[in-house]
Amino acid sequence: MLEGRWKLIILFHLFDGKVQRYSDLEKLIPGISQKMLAQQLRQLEADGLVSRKLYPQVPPKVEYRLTEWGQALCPALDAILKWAEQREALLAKGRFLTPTR
Amino acid sequence: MLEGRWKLIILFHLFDGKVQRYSDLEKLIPGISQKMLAQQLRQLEADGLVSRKLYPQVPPKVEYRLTEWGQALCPALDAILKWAEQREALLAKGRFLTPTR
DNA sequence: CAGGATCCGCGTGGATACTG
DNA sequence: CAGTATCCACGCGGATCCTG
Repeated sequence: MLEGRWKLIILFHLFDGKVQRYSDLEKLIPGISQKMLAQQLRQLEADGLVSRKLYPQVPPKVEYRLTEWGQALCPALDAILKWAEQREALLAKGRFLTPTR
Repeated sequence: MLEGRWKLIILFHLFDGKVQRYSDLEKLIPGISQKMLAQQLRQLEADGLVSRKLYPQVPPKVEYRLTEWGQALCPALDAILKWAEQREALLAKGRFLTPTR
């Protein structure tokens, strides 16, 4: 469910609940195409991680939120963030080889 | 770095440090091919998450361990595990739609 | 605005055979 | 045992065009 090039990135952005609109996500995630954004959102929705709310107006407005279960991922994403930050510290200490990739 | 079909699965298995050998991983991860196992391990190694130790003997023996930074991922993986467990609870309460996928 | 539809290249990953 | 080497299919993801 978390696989895919953009899933985690999208989830990270949806986290605080402040970013919800399709167009916002598009701006916040450089390099993603409309197709991919829509597709990954559909999959997240199908997996019960994200809910979609359509406002029937012109022009249309759609909001995406984390479901109850999606929000339960919060601690996990937080831990990943912390892990990423630790990398800097370890690099500073020269604790591991700089990857060539 | 965590992308790829097998990365997280491999990391989960390496976690307690009890499973280390190539052949063990092969048995523990049904469906993975030799190519993929080797490739993903190489990438994890290149990214500094896993260390490889070759014992120069016949037949050869290779052990994989998490590096210091790889071990720092532990809380994150734990949180993901907890998250997965919560799914059962939510399903039992009928709290979200069963995904069709 | 929020996408659907279509076309396409390229890389991922599977299967098989082989090796130090 | 712990991998390489090779071939190949498929589907991911990008680009572009179109629409309610």
